[in-house]
Amino acid sequence: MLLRSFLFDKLCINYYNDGVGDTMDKRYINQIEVIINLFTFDKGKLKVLLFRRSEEPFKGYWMLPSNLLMVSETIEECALYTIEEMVGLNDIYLKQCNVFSKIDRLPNERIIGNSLIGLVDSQTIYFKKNNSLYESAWFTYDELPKMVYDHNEILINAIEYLKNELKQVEVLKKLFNNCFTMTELQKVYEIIYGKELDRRNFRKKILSMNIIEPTGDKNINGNGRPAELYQFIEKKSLF
Amino acid sequence: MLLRSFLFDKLCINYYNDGVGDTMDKRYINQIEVIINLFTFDKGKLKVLLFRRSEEPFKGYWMLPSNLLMVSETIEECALYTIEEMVGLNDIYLKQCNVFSKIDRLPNERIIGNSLIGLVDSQTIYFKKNNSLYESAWFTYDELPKMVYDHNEILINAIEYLKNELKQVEVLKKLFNNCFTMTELQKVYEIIYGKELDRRNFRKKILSMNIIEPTGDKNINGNGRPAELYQFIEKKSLF
DNA sequence: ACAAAAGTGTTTTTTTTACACCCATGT
DNA sequence: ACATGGGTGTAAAAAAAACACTTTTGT
Repeated sequence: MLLRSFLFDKLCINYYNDGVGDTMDKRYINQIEVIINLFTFDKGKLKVLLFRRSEEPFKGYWMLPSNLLMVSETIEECALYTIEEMVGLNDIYLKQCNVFSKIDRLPNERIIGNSLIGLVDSQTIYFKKNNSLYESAWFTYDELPKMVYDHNEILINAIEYLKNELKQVEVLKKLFNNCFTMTELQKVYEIIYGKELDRRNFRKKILSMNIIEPTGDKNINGNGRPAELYQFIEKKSLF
Repeated sequence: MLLRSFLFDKLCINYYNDGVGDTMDKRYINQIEVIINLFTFDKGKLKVLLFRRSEEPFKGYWMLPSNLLMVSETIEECALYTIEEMVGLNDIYLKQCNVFSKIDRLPNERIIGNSLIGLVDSQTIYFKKNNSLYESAWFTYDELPKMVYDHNEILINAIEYLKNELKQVEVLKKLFNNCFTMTELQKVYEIIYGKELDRRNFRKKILSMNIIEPTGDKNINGNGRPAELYQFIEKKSLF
């Protein structure tokens, strides 16, 4: 039996060759699709950014922003570049999510899908106006359209992953770079935990955690009594 | 500016060609190293399986079991195959962990590192006796040796990831396919939460969760009074 | 005045923590 | 008999859950 393992020597073959890719064995080369699940939280809903294809194949289907990885860049670099190009946003928070390597996930080609979570404050969002190649829209996380090949699966997986990630305050913050009302924050927790929370108990708990502070301003846009606006507390000095 | 995004058409180029890889652009081909962090829990310690290289490059360094991904297999298949070949174990629990794509993570070649967590019951472990190509050993998770290129980083990342995963009972079970004592289980939780737990409180809590049951047998190997042996409760019928 | 959403405190229940002595086995 | 690790219960403290009326704004 030919041992495929201990192929470390193969991995390091160019250690001696001092050349890149010359000895690359065709059985071992792959293409990688970097896929970004870009989420925001807006008007009480978790939303994800999708683009619509205007041509075959998959004409009319929606898709997550994605790109083929180049050998000259890291996955994170590729994702940041893609978001900048497609959405006009830079410096997005990114986190590796999952890898999809089923042989037939695309019709006629083997491409590995590498999915990442991206988070952006809803107040930061704007679109490049002059990029009309594709139609784009933010979809509520529980009302998703038909998407190309396995992008539905990838997105559903990312949503579950995200719900867990958001339990970490440092991740949650990325959705709220600007100020927010207590109710908005509560809605995120209701999504994460999948149940309604009591307003009084939530307020008590979140304030006792000492992670947010009132800004002194009020939300003037909503109906009813204006809500106080809060912000996450910056980590202060070392002392 | 040439748009790299919206390269979906490139992804699907073979949709029309009905041929695989013919049109593959060299800038977009990558090699993938599938890396398995195989953990077990033995004698009160979390342990990971490493192999030692006997030749240059990195002679004498230790490494995680790994393999180059072939275009004809999924990452999970590659990992399972590798574990079977190197360790003689099949049907290991596997979970995607993280992706390492720094350009220079290997000396002279760009290879993407795809790390997975594998879990195995300590009573299930045995080694292929006739595989003497490489020396192997189980290392305690907090006493790791010097490893090849970025395997140290990958393993440390996997350990942190694992600690979180083990908070899910369904994952924890994979470390305990056979029976175990209350103290053994407690030790795992002490590692996960990074602190000592009170024996009485732990027992009370874990029993109230209704996830384990006594087997009726006792552990006859230890010192002192023999401990009762427990097992995870199988999910019963639908009713 | 009324609709809409925000703000507020107390009591009960549940969960968590703290803590010390006896038990079964091997040597 | 003694060393070793296993097994057990109760009380105090902390955290979570349940619950309803008043306030501020716009219309």
